[in-house]
Amino acid sequence: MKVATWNVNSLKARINRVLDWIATNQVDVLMIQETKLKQDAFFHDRFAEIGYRSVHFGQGQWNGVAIVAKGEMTEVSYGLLGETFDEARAISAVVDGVRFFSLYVPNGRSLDNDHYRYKLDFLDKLAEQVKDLVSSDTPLILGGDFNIAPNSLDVYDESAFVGMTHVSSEERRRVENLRELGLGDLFRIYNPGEAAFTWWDYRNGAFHKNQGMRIDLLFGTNSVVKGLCNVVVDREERKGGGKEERPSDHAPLIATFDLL
DNA sequence: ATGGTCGATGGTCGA
Repeated sequence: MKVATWNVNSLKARINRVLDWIATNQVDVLMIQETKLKQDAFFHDRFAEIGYRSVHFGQGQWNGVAIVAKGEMTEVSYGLLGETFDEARAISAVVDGVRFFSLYVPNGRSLDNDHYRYKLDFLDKLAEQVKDLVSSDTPLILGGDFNIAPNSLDVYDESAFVGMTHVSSEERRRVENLRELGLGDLFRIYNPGEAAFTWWDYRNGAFHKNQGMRIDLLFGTNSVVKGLCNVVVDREERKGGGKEERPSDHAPLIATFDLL
């Protein structure tokens, strides 16, 4: 099974690029973040044309998450179960016997901003839900833009982020908590010690200088971790070029595994 | 040291 997560930074601006990427990479499941589309503005027909089903939780202007899959999607839930958040930041579905979540974790903005507390609360609510789901027989995969670099290796220069979000101990503790609940960080498990980023700021030539962060993550339960075949960041996709020149500021993260 | 680039929007704000 081949799965991926990708923050596309507006699906309207990126639809042709995303369709091309799926056609080339033939993933079974793609978790998308930041569609920036209203609920009924999603491109279900365009995905159907290339043989994919899709579910979308949209809001318009900001946020918006989706799952695109070859297989049938069941048990779809919009948002985290029992959540009090009204923003479109989570969607879940079962595909081929695996439960998937596409997640867009709040940015946090700054450590003294209310949005930072909102981010931590979102992660705590997610952990509550994960706690219930890991004990089920259904394998679980979380994919998304977590807006957290789990470790020093995941930031190009940690001294540039002192006192900022994405690297704080409170945020990293939430990631560690997901691991303690039984979820493996698929990229890090498959590539221990490798510095690879998934996001580079549009500004200041950050991509050219490889000044990025690994903030897009795939987590999986044991049956996924044990069968891992490959986990890779598609850095080429961040370069842009071709008919649809403009890239997202995030690169897709792809994991391939045999379900054990 | 500062600001820089995108996308949605139709002012600026969010990232």
